[in-house]
Amino acid sequence: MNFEIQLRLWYSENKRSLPWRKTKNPYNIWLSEVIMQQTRIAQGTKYYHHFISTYPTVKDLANAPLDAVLKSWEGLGYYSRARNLHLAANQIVTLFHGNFPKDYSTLLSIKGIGPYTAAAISSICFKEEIAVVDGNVYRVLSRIYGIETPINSSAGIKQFNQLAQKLIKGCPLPGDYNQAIMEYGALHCTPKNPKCNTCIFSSTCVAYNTNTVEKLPVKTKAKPVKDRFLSYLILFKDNKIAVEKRTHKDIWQGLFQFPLIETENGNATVLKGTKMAEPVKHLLSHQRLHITFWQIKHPEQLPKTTYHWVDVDMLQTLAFPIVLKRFIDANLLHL
DNA sequence: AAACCGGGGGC
DNA sequence: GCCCCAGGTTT
Repeated sequence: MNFEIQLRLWYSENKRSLPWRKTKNPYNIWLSEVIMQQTRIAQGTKYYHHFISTYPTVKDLANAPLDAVLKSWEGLGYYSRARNLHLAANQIVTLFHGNFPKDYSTLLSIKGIGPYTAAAISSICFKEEIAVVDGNVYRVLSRIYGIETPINSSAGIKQFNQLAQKLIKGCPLPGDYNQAIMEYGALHCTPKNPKCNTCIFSSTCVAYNTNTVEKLPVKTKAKPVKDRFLSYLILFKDNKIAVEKRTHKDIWQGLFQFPLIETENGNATVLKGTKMAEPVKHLLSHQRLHITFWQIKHPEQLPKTTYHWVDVDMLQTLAFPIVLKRFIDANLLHL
């Protein structure tokens, strides 16, 4: 029995019941795929439900204000996904009359839809024979075929895509196969402690038979994270609080924050204020943020004056980075 | 080709 | 502390 059929058979007996598996509506599938990019199912599922109920159609999403979409996305991370989601919804409404394109290459032209998501939508919703290559697929294929090419190198990306495309060729249900190989990676051929003793491919798996399962897939090291020191100014005037929107190309673009002073070493000695709460260390995948909060008594020393003054109650309707949302919930809601 | 972009969870 | 998670865009 060939690889593709074995996987689909396993999938039919072992797949999880996930909300987006109850439909082939491309809008639902698209939402689920974008939400789940670099995100665990357990974290993303509640966002999927929220988006489907808040924006039932692509037109609803397109017509919503970007700030509302970002608020819906609050806490999920990689906020460019939310900005692109909103952009894409408008693209689909204006360029395609609200109907999703059916083919891989047209899907690729939409903002935020890359090779993975285009393959997922076209195969699941429209039975196109395009293989998905996500983190699960890299892991499963690298082990079964014993491929040591780094998965985050150009050569590796090309090699795994070619292999995956060869394996899906002739598959009658490419959407099921794509989900099957990902599911196998998620449930069986896991990063740590894979279930090799009960694996349906153990007799032919190169990694298993050469005792290299734990070494695969190969991934070249990321560069070390950078430290950043952020001092947020908590400033009241007439019972309102100052906020600003992050607009530059940096982390958290489009989200709100309090007036910010960033320094090289954390010594924001220009501040004349009272430190609120203890310093917070907030970890991103590529940055280590050291955050302090200062209640400012004398606003005349502010670095600039283009802030928005909002009621404290208003804070809950704006999208903040999760570390600031936590500060708000803990310190500002009961004033 | 490499850098950049979040937050959470497993081990 | 390190790695990974239904990746994509920009430089």
